Amino acid sequence: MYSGDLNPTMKEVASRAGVALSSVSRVLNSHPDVSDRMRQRVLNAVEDLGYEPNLVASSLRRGSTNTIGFLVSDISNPVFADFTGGAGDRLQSAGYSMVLTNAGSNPERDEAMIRLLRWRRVDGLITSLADEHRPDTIAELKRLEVPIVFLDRFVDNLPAASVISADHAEGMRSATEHLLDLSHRRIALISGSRKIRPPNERLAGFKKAFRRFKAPYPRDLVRLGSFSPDFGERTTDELLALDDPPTAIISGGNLLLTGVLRSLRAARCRVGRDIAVISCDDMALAELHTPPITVIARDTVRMGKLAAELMLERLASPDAPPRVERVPTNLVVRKSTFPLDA
Amino acid sequence: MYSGDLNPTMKEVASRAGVALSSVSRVLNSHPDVSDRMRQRVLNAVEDLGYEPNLVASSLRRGSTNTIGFLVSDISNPVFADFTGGAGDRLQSAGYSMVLTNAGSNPERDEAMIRLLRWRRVDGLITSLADEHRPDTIAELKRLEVPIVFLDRFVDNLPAASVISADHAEGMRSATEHLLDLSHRRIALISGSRKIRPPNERLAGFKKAFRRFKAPYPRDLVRLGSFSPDFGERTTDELLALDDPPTAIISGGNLLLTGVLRSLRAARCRVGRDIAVISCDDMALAELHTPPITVIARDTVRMGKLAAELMLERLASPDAPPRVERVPTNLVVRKSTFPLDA
DNA sequence: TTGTATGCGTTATCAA
DNA sequence: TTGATAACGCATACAA
Repeated sequence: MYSGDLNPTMKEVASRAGVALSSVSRVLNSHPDVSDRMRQRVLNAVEDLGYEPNLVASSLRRGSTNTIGFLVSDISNPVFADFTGGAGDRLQSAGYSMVLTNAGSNPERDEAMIRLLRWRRVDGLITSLADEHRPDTIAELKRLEVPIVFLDRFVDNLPAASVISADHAEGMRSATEHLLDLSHRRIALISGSRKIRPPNERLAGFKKAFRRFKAPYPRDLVRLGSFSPDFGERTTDELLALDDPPTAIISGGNLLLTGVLRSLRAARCRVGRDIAVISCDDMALAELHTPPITVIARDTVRMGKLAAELMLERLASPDAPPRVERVPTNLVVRKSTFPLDA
Repeated sequence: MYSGDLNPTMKEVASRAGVALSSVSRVLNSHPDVSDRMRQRVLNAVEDLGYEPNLVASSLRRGSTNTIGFLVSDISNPVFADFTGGAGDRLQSAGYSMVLTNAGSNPERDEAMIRLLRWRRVDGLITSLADEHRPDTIAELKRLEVPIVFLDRFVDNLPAASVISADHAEGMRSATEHLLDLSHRRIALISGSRKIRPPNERLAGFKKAFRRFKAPYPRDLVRLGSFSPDFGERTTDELLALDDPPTAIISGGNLLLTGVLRSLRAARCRVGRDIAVISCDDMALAELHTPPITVIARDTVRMGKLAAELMLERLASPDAPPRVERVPTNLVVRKSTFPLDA
């Protein structure tokens, strides 16, 4: 193998093979009209020189980068990690690379990251925004001329985007009714910020369950604020200190559960005996807790894969209408929920 | 604001401002030699046209992409998610984007992904390979002409790379000695594949502890194979079925713990009473388990940040020698470890 | 089927 | 301080 120049270009391949630059390009892009002899000469030269394509140049010329921007608010959250993994694998198998950016729950970074991804000329954007309603963020999204897929997020006035989300309302409704069935009435709901749709949908499902049971909706026990463990802990502390404390707590977010459990433990409040607990997303923590914790489960890796799927679909046929898909949730009943004796 | 052509280029900015293309470039790159008047004219035109830079073209011309490849084996593993988050944030703040690729514990994909990242002309590579020893992978790495930082991985014959890793041997030594102190002797060690260094280092620390205690090293209780929960579960099943089963199990990997606990639960073997358990990495599962589980902790987010730091360092001064850094571990003693009464 | 020539949008060199 | 112009490496329209 020849080893003079590192990083040879197509030009050098062409001259070594004694053919035109364009012929090299045709061979490498498996253009139909190339003779076998030409193909061989070129491939030999490629081999000899150790030629490697420059995808940056190729991107500039073609006008597409084969790159998808992925914007999440916190990759350390297992749910987002699953989204990322599921989507990344699917995209990779379709020949796309993923540019990952982390907004860190900071709505202003959403905006900056979208702009950066646009400047990088990504072919598409998959995102779980930190804030669905921020006008500046939405303006940035609108400037994007490539397909957008929202992952568990909804932005009005962006009808061109596809959406993949879990059926949070239905999941929360069934979880709440499970507790109501068990005679619980003082049920608390802790969930994330109202800036994004999932907590709002969870609240809607929560309310719906009370309506269906014709039971009074415990407005004083609903706390929407943040998905962080700290918020879960602080809020649970507060709830336990109430004159008429809850007999059940629903943690509307997987990280929240950590905080809820910390608080309950500190208060020596026994899960499944003194208080019922339900959480969202089936983590090892829920399964292996003593007692095991009832959860509203969903297939997060599959959601990531589907997001990629919707993206590939739009990339393949830009004129087809965007799709809005729901992934089901299912209630996994465990020992943390128990009948309240009247 | 003018709104004819979308995606105007510098050329159009130049003609609207009535200046040369090169002047536009100088203004946008804040070259020192530009008059205020020129700057204003150009910036006005930029504003009017809604000009946005094309980072692909810029990359081609400059010969650098301001992009770092990040290759991990499983983003769904919280440890890798933390690495990714820590590194991503630091890189972002330095103006670099991250191209994330997932090898999915498949050594052959390591190779393909490295090649792809090279073709994409990343300015550097941070990686936790699935297999440190695979010759084809190492060959691909050697073709890389940009800085490499290994995250908890070691590849011999690649002296140009920086390394950031946790002190697994020391962590495991202290964990093992903790158990030996408590009179345990039949201590099992379950950890990942020998294809990567951490399990090997953990084993070394494990052995060292026995040597220091002049206690017989229980070779039959050591099982290195994979980091998956399944492996943890299967292996624990086997260990419990032994004629002379372990009185303590060390799970050398955070995902393994899930499997270990599943097995113990199925066998009705009580953690902290019938068997002592130690795990690696301080997850919510360990903290909130009943009883809470003793762990070998390390700051994984910080490791990611440091990896980015070492990368930026090499990018800034390519001729400086690579750095090899260790992050300490510390043993967090909880109720899952107890004295064995003789 | 192959070759020639042009341009993708920048940055950098050189003169002016 | 500014302008003209030549690359960067590739893909493609067009001619042969």
